[in-house]
Amino acid sequence: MTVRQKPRGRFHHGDLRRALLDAVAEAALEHGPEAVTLRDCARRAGVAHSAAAPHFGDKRGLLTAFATEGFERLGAAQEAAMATAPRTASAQLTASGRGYIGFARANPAHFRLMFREALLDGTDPALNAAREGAWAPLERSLRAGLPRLGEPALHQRLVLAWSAVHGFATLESEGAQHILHGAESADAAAEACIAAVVRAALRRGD
Amino acid sequence: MTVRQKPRGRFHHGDLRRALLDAVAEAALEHGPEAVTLRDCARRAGVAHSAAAPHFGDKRGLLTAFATEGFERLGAAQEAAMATAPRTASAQLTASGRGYIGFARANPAHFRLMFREALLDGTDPALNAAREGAWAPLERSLRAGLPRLGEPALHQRLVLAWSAVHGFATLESEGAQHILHGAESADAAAEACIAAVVRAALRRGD
DNA sequence: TGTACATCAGTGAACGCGCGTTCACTGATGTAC
DNA sequence: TGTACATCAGTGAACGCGCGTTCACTGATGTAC
Repeated sequence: MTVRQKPRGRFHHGDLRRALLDAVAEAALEHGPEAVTLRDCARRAGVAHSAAAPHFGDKRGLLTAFATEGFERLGAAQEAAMATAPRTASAQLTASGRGYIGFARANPAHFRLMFREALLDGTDPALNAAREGAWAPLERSLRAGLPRLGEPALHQRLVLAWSAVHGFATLESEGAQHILHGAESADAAAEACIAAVVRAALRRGD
Repeated sequence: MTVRQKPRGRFHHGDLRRALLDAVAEAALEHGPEAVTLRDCARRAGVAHSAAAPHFGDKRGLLTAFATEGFERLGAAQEAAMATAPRTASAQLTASGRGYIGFARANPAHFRLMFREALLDGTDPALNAAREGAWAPLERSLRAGLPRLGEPALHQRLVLAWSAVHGFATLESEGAQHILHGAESADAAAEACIAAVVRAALRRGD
């Protein structure tokens, strides 16, 4: 049997797909997600501007692939944080929140672009699967912590937790840091917010 | 003394400034905030594409004026809801949240564009004043409800409430409605989220 | 009341630009025999 | 091992388009006398 593996040598470029996705991140960070252009990304990847088409189809395809990767990483960030946290409900939920906000901070370009529906192909199955996957950890940790809560009430807790964590991450990422953080550090603000959310989401009753 | 009033007759257009701002809302709603173009707005207002310059300077000026109006209305929506609510702390805070989410629902184009920093002139004094004004009602109602809470703790409550309400409004506005609402109606989901936030934000202790 | 003038909102042609997409091509890599 | 061929990633020129901005202008409105 022949040894089959992806061409790894200096084929032509090596891994243009990867380079283009990285270029999207760079461009989105510098000029905002909506100002990303195919030609600029190709320029950053050091490649002719027509070279992206075979990999991604068109511009929307490139951005959709980029967002898909973002949702996958968002899910993975939460999973990773939860894996190293104690198995208690509040520790798990806290870890999930930290993973979410941590991802948004570490990957601002991804985070912003992921929620620009107008730029993406909403019918892309990979995108939708990744999106569902990104929201699963929060739900799973909440569900585990509230095994006796009825479905509607549980859903309400989920909406609360998700709204607060996503809202914090969004406000921080869209230029409202100064107000959000006030006198305290960014980390302290995030920790306080997460703690309050966890307490509210896991509280008994209802 | 001469009766001085704004020219109200069929001057040339009547109120082109107003018409252009309305056109921005229309265009942003149809194609997303980033796809708004000066030429398209002029087209919608039934005017030459160069007619916007004298009123707004350039494209950024038009969008900044639009966002400014949005923040003013966001503040007003909260004030209006609070004015007709009972004077208790929780009723006031609830009203503020309803006003915020209600504004986002009723004015999706405004709401989205207001948080696209890249499209706006962040140094515009009117924009910044309106923005501050939009966030004041929430803070005021929270502060009134927790007169004895220390400043840092109060700030944390504010961040929590603001994050959750803004997060809900954002997720709803950016295409995650189906997940956010689950089995219940949009109104029920919003009410449940607001109720949980109010409870968490006003809780005793700490 | 009538006339001459100033104002100024809106016009429309022109500009240069960067965009996304298409397509015939090149030339390096890998394969068959 | 050597040669002929197939594959296919990336090239570069060309396309048509809509964009934001500038600017000399028009012509209706309002004002001075």
